[in-house]
Amino acid sequence: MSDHRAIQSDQLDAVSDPAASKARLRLWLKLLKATKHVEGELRESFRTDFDTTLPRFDVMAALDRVEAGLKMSELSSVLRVSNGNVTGIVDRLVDDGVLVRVPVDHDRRATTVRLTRAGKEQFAAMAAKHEAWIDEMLGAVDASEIQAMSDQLERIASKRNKKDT
Amino acid sequence: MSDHRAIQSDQLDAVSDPAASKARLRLWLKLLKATKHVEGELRESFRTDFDTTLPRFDVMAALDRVEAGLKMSELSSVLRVSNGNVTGIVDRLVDDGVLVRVPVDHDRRATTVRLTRAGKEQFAAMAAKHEAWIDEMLGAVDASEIQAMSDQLERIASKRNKKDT
DNA sequence: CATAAACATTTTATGCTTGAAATATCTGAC
DNA sequence: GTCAGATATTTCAAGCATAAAATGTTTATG
Repeated sequence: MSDHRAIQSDQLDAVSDPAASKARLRLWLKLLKATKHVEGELRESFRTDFDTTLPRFDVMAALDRVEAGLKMSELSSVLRVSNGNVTGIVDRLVDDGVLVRVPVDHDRRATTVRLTRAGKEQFAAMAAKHEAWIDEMLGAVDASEIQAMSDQLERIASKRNKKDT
Repeated sequence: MSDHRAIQSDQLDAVSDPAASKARLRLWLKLLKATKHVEGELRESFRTDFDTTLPRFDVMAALDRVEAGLKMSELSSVLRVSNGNVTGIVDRLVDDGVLVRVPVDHDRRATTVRLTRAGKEQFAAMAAKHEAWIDEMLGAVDASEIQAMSDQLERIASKRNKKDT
């Protein structure tokens, strides 16, 4: 492998192997492009077919998995978005009658959020379509390739900073 | 292979092979997670190191490649974001002195946008860091895997709707 | 030349996103 | 019991994103 030779600069913006680095940069741009492409198609489909958005769908998907509902903070940690962001999305979903806020016993700070019956029904319809849309857009990737790609993506997502190691 | 039996519903949300479809759905979630992870790290790094954002960097990167600058509409088409969006980002970059708007001769509708000298310098510093950040975050993917992954991502991004075919 | 259509850009309304500050409540140390 | 710190949520300010409407300019057609 590498011989650890002659890397003595402050490393602030140095890169181990320039060619590999450029290749990774191109890979990142493609990763971003593919993701944005799929996201854009989903956005449009959700809008035209259900008059809703991806973030709203994400919230509903998270809640559909847990009958008892989730606290606002749990929701924001599951979805990995900020607390304040969840507040706004949930507000609108409650207005639309697909979610309810339920006070938590013995802790007046917290609220649980749950899907209503109407919310569950709406979600089921959207989830089926969502899966079909994805299936079509990722149709170019066949079963044999999925595993390898999944592993690589997982490594990217789980990589933590050198600082934290 | 499939025997084409009994698929007689309207196909509105049917899926060819349920198992493959679920696998693709999981792959999509991982793709999204990896992309969001990298984007989030970049966002934070850009903010703390340069007090700027990814969209601003993207605009500067597009302009750095073209000495003569780009028209607003070219910029929005290169970056694949809406016209109105570009207006706001460019406004702020002009306020900060990294971009200038230059009227186009013989067409008073259009404006060209260019990096200033200060903008070019700032961009060079940011681009070096950016590459190093990506190199570190995608370090888990090695050269031998990059090609295959790139190809798959390209297929995903280029896939057009059946409608358009 | 008039004027309709096309084009380039900006404006507007709405929603998502973040980080940070504010508000309210709970818990534990004393 | 009091009160400092932790916890849960909301509010706020700023920026990014879209689609659609508005504004101004150019071009082509009669």
